[in-house]
Amino acid sequence: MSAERRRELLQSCAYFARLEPQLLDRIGLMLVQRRFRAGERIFAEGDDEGAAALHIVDSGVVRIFKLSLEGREQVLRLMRPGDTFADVPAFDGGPYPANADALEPATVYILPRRALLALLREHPDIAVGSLQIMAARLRHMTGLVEDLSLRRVMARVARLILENQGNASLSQSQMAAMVGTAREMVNRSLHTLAERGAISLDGPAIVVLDAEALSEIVESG
Amino acid sequence: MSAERRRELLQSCAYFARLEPQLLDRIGLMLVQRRFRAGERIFAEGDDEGAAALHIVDSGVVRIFKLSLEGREQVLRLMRPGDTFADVPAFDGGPYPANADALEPATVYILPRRALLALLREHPDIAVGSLQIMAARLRHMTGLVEDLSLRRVMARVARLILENQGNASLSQSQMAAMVGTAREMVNRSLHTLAERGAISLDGPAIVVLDAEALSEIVESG
DNA sequence: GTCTGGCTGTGACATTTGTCTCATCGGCGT
DNA sequence: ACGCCGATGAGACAAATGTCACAGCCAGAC
Repeated sequence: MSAERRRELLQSCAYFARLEPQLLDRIGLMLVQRRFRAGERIFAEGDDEGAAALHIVDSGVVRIFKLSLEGREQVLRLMRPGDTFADVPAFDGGPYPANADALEPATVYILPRRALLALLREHPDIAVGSLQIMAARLRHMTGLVEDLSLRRVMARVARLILENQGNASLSQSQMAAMVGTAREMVNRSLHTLAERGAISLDGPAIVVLDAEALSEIVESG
Repeated sequence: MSAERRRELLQSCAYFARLEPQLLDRIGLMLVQRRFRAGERIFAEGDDEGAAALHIVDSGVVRIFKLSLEGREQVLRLMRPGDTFADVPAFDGGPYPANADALEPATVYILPRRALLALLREHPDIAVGSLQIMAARLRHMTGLVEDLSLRRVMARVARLILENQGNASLSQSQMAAMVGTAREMVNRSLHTLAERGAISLDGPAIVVLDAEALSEIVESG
């Protein structure tokens, strides 16, 4: 991969967006490329103690999720090009807190933990920016907790539809893993949302007809 | 409050534990004290855009929680002396992501956002340490999501009991708000845990008889 | 003392959600 | 063509959870 491409990738990523090109090129040299097929596991919860590194998505979609003993999945978030993941183990050196796999074929670049820590010490701006990224991530997680604890399935599905507008469509199974329920519940919820005129269904395709109505359903718990 | 006391408080707090006493005294001068009665609201979700500040608990117990329209509560975490809260709005300048109130009478010290940001830029060590704190907080939130999504109420209650050992006992209503359920469910769960010999109940007091058994119940979902 | 408010303890019941099963459709490879 | 696989659609049922109602108990207020 060319130096220019690496620089572009780093610039598209919130951690490094504001650095001088020279520095970006230096960081680019430390990146390691990894490719994954659709469905392939990137890492598992508990893996790689102390060997964690910052992961940057270059192409494809990556999924972070928790697994229960019975095999149920809870997706924590989806990442698209420019997004980073495994920040937490990269910063604290602990084990991976969750699993990651590729939802679509993906290429990922990895910045070793040591390189990251050195950058943080040399460039306080990066550290302050990183804190803002971590803050955003915490906001996202509190939203997820709010969803799971205080909203019913249909409201969560409505919220997911609103947030996912413009992105590639998800299968009902994938939606179920994201809102923490079973596929059948997603199916039923979609159909009652359609009955109420908020969306229109054509097989896997979801068209938002009335975003207002969807928001109301989200708020109504 | 004396300068010594302020220094002690800062030293008990993970952000500042490793700084030289001189610097601690300087930071101490920027702290503002606030006192709260039991049950008093400290801030509400959405409050104080841009005016957020880092809060440090000096005494008492503070509760961070989400509210639904119907009045249901979900506690995100409890803070005791030395813990900090409102880190997220302090770092990103956004609105408070949740509500805070005092579970017991509490005194809290506040470090204004500007002072915090200046410290981060002057002392990269503080920034790196802050990132580790934020990472720990994210781990805690993913644990909460895992609980809510993948475990049943009794398993969550068992986990809460294990984690809360050694701390002051909580009322069943408070436990319910922490595990995201109704008080009656907590009551029933406690009694079946007692039937199985894992704990012993004497009114509000919970005694752990068999921590192993509790762990198994947590794992069993 | 009495009264009040918060806590625990319980039972019946409604609602929500999860599970199981099956039918159908369409794409894809052979 | 054929079979296979994954997706959606849907009904019946079971399990988990939430809600309501009420009782008893105890500490603090008056």
